[in-house]
Amino acid sequence: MATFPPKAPTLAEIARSAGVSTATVSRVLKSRGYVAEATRARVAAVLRDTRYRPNVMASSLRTQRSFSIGLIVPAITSNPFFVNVAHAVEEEALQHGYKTIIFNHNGDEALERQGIERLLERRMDALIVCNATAAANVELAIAAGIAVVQIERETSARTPAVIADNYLGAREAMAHLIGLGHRRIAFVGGDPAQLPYHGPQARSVEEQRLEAYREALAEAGIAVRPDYIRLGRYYDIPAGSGRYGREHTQALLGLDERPTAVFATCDVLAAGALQALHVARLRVPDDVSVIGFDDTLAGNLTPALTTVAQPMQDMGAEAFRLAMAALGGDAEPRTVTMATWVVHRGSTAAPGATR
Amino acid sequence: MATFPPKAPTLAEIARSAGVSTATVSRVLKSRGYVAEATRARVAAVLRDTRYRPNVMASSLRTQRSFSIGLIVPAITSNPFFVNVAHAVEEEALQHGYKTIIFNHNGDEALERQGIERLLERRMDALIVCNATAAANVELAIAAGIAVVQIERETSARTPAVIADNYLGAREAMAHLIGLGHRRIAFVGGDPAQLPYHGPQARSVEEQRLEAYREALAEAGIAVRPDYIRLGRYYDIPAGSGRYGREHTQALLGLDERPTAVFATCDVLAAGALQALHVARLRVPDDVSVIGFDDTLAGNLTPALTTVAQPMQDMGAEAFRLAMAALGGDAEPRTVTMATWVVHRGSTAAPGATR
DNA sequence: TTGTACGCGTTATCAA
DNA sequence: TTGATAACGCGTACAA
Repeated sequence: MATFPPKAPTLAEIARSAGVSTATVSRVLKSRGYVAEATRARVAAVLRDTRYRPNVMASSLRTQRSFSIGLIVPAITSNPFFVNVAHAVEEEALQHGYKTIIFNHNGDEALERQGIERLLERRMDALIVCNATAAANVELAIAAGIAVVQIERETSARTPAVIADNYLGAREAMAHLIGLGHRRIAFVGGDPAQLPYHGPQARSVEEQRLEAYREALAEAGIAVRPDYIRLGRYYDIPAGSGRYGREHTQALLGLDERPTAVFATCDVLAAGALQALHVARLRVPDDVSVIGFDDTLAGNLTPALTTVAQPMQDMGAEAFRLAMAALGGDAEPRTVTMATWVVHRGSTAAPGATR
Repeated sequence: MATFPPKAPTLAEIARSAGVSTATVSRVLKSRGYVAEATRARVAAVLRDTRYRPNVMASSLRTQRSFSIGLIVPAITSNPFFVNVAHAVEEEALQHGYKTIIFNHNGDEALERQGIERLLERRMDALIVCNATAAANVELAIAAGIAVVQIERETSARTPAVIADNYLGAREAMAHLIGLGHRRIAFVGGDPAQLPYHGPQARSVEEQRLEAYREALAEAGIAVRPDYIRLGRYYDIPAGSGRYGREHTQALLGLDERPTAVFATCDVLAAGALQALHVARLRVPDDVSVIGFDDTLAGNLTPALTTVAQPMQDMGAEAFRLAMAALGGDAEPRTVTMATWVVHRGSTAAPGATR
């Protein structure tokens, strides 16, 4: 019959079959401290053919280090941005011997709190919070004595953070459109009122992007038209669809003087915009130009979307590095702002252009 | 000054401040066993205002249960399918007090092996493997005495599995197209030769879909044209883009008698197909119909894509349930096959239709 | 109803 | 160069 509980061998068992003490086994495992070549070989052999696998929990208990890092994100299914950030954190962490444990908060403050509690119970060495819903939650983790880093949105002033340069990114998008000759440019983006902000920066992500839009128009001598500004949420957390982008764009197309370009501050919104334009039988970019933000879905859309890229890879990796630094005692909560850039694909052109 | 190492309080410390033994604290924590109301209240108070958080690792070490489940997937960034499955597993697990720990294998057998090892070291109670690259890896986990469940692809015969009905799903897609009147239908899908299979089923996922395509044509009395069959990979793991769908479709459009419909067996491929058609200035569905598979990107594409939906939510949840059953001693490796269905959106129509 | 004491699998200190 | 041995934080027989 099969060997029933194929229980994983323990250090002590290894020690016994190798005829040494657990201390010695531990030493060869960690290749640390003195150990005679003869014994090391003997132990190594037993380790190998017994398929020994250290029990990380026991080790963590003893060393008070879990080599795990918690990552809290909104629903990972709602926006590919979060998946990319998560993957980046994961990769960087792995390279440093860390495992990333992900928790979704679905945009719900209570759920976020619970997620942080669970992660704290598992004694994460550090915590990375992407899009924190409440400063209190972030500070809950700080109070527990853990290193915390924020990504994308600075909700609490008390941790290091890595964010993209939202103002400049939006300015670049506008410069691109205006440079192409557009003057009737609509803005489809997040609503500062619906995404309340009480953080350390003067303005929220949404306010920064909107401000960039306004200032870019002003500098170009173009009047801001309130009916060209459509604000709301980025996506439907349960549905995860581009619904809002569609609706806003439909509304814009109903205007008697419709815009020649749409600046959507999220690729998910832009995807909906492209759909609405298609349904209205307008061609992109011939009839209307569209530019997005994030560079997530962009490459998969039709037409391929010109968009403002955020360095998601670097942001995730940098967040991990900041967390490690904080763990190492670097206490200053510096904010790293990362550059964005426009990726030119096929969705923008001069107004009225007919290829 | 701040209290420096805000070390988390331990059970023993709680016991001391409450003037009871650790056993009693543990009892109120678990609300199990006898404990006088007076003492329970006293202990509860200390627990509360000391912000006690149990150390899950210590607890797991003692109980030999980690209440963690490992999930291995290909690169989570390469196909939204994996994200949805992961999210589903996570949700179901959470509802049962389990935490899901995700590992990406990037389609690499060695990496997958490492991921399994890491998860084993962390003493997962069970393991769910999505798209396992090698039976040997799956069996490595089985040998370690852990419950294992496979999703989407049955690579080893030795575990329970949950898969979508790929043959029927593909038949439904074809029935839809043929019912619309199409006879020149192209197939863009995974190449059985490039995605080798040595599992328990008679045919791999790719072979099943391809067989369904062939048989549907045969039953409709339509000759199979080899030049209408384009096989390859689904996506570029590093790039994650719809590159292959574009290339295959471009090739199809170069044919002197081009197809009137394209069946792409993955939404990521379909996204590329839509792009290629747009570049060729063909309208979908007026000039060419496109149907996808998965229902991931579908709702965000232009035009919104008709596709064969896989029940990703249910698949993830069911995989978790099977894992729990296996943990509970249910040893039979049954395979659960789940139904697919066509979601009608705007990308298919009768050939030559002009709205 | 409550407390004592041991062990889960490691690591690390201290002698030998 | 090696081995006892004591933690790490918790759960649980068993005794009181």
